[in-house]
Amino acid sequence: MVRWEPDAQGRLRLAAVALFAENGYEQTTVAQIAARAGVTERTFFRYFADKREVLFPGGHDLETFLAGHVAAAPPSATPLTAIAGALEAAAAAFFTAEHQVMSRQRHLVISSSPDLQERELLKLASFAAAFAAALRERGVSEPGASLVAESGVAVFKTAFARWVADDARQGLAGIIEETLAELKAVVCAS
Amino acid sequence: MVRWEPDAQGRLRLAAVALFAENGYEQTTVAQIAARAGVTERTFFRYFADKREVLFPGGHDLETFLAGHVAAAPPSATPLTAIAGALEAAAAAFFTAEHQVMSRQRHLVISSSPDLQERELLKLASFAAAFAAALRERGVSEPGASLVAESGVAVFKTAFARWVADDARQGLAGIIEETLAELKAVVCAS
DNA sequence: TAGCTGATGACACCCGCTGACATCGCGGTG
DNA sequence: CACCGCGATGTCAGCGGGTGTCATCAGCTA
Repeated sequence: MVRWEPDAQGRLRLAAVALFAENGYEQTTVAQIAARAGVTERTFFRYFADKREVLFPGGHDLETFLAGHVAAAPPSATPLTAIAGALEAAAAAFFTAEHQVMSRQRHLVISSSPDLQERELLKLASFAAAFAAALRERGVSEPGASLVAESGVAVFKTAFARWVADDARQGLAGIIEETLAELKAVVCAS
Repeated sequence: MVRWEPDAQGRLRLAAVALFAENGYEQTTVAQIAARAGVTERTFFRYFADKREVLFPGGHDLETFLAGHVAAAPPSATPLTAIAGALEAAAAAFFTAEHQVMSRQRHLVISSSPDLQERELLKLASFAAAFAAALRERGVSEPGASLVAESGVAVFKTAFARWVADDARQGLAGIIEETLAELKAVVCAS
């Protein structure tokens, strides 16, 4: 006789995405999420710092993954190729074809609420900061490190938007590569 | 005998920045701001959509200014130079030397609170969206338009940070120019 | 058997924010 | 001059997000 069902956090996440899809993010209260998960509101806030965070799992994992790949890039890699390599590796590891439909749903929910967009932008900014730190570790000086880091995140944002919009005709890594080439073309043509 | 002192909005803004500087953003309640401004809490929310917005005045003006300058750039301008021209014009119009100390204070407060950073990122993202729209109007196709727009905002962010950090030895427009050159160098060297 | 631990519940509370309605100087209009 | 409508503000009640604090109690360990 267990006292509580296991994996309260997972139940909360499932309940949240279901309710967000049914009624929208803003119309859903934390009390509703907690009730559907079979716990109290207080328990929700023990697992998630705030209501938005339930939609942003594993952000720290991805950040360390990216920073680690930049740090591990061969010495011959330029700053931009180091970033690009990390992004493509992350695409292969975290954003496979089977995740695409889930990513699209999540992207839709986030697009529907300025609150969630703010949070997403903050996460992306933390990726950029991690990139910049990893590049400085490689000897890249400011402001170049920050500029490449932000450009890399811009490439990721743009490529990701195309990936979730298109119907999985192409992997995210390939789209990232194309987008990066486009960035170089349009910046260096000036 | 006037019924109310004039310029409640201005008094609220002044009270807010003073209290944020004294006690920090998170420790300051809207009730305190309203009390110091001599109005009620309800009036605060009539002028500002939320507590953070009191620190982000004229954002819409700047956005239309930037988009207008991109639209008015000469046909010979490349996308990136059109963006750069708009940024430098904005630097001259909105961020003169006499605004620098105020900008620094504001930047410090924003840096102290994740909530405020989120809001700032959202504003910058809206600038990027306006840039991208103006570029598409000029015939630049996606994803190039969005990429240049985001790169331009990255240049502005980086240059602005350097401007408020340094002791006004240089105007913002000049720093933007230098930062843009650095971006080109580090992106095109790949 | 006793005690400790860790996840959860229960409760009170603060603050950001909103809707609805009341107030009343001022400026115009007959 | 009397009236009236406008618009900025006040008042009040209430919701939802978020937190501090203590109680509960199955299961493990001694």
